[in-house]
Amino acid sequence: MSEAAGGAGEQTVEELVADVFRRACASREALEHVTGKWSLLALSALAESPHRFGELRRRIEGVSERMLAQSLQTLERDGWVHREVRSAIPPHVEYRLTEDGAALVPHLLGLISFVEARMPAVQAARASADEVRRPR
Amino acid sequence: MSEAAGGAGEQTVEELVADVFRRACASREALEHVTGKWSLLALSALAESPHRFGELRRRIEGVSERMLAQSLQTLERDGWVHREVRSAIPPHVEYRLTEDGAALVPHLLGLISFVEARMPAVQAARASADEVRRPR
DNA sequence: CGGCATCCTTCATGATACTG
DNA sequence: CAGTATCATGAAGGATGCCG
Repeated sequence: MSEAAGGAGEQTVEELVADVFRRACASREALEHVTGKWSLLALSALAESPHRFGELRRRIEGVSERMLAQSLQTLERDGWVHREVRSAIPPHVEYRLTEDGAALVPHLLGLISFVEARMPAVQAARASADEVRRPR
Repeated sequence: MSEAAGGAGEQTVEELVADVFRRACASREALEHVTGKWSLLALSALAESPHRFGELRRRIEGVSERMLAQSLQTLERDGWVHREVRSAIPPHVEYRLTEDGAALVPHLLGLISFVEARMPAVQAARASADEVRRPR
């Protein structure tokens, strides 16, 4: 990511297609796809093992059928997830990470673990921020 | 994160407040805050150096004044970003990462770098997926 | 079972205007 | 400059029904 990530100052061809700070950059869209509310959780669930649609739906509390299907389609289209239909009636569809997906997921899991570990600090920060705004 | 990340099977007290798969878990909300479209970019920009409001606005192409202000408020409330007012007229406000924020950002930068690096693969995946769906 | 199509509600976001 | 307030709208999301 040009400066922010690499620190390298030189302008490369890469930057034209891979600078998230740029409005119309494809990488920004791709990033949003994987960090989406439900996509993030779906990828995390698939990190454990392949899952069927219904399994994912039950695993990810609060996701609707519609949003899960939509998220999985986007992830499949971007090449992070593979969708495999095993039979037609009744349908048996299994989702699994692609190689790219398997390489991506550790980054997401690391982020999730970090945030979960810092939750006490986050809640403390919120409490003190709210206290200032609403001084009883 | 209970199973998905740690792999540990034991149920700890942590899980009650830190399982992103659970609907009402605070960690899911906190995660959404840092992975939000504009929050992610704001944190990345602040990883380089402290920025003023207007600087951030120009740096993050396409963000509206309203969304940036809102994102920064959320990040400040969760304790990732510190907001410092230096003068009143004209206003001079500087945003910088807190210690927690500085610890968080490498995870985000790693994710961004990874996605940017894989853009060719992503675009190839999209092209082939679209080809199948629309066979001319 | 695993979707897709449809309808409808809620929310997030952007544009604009105003203030300290 | 750095916001806040208001309004309008398009997108996100949920509920339902149908089909392979």
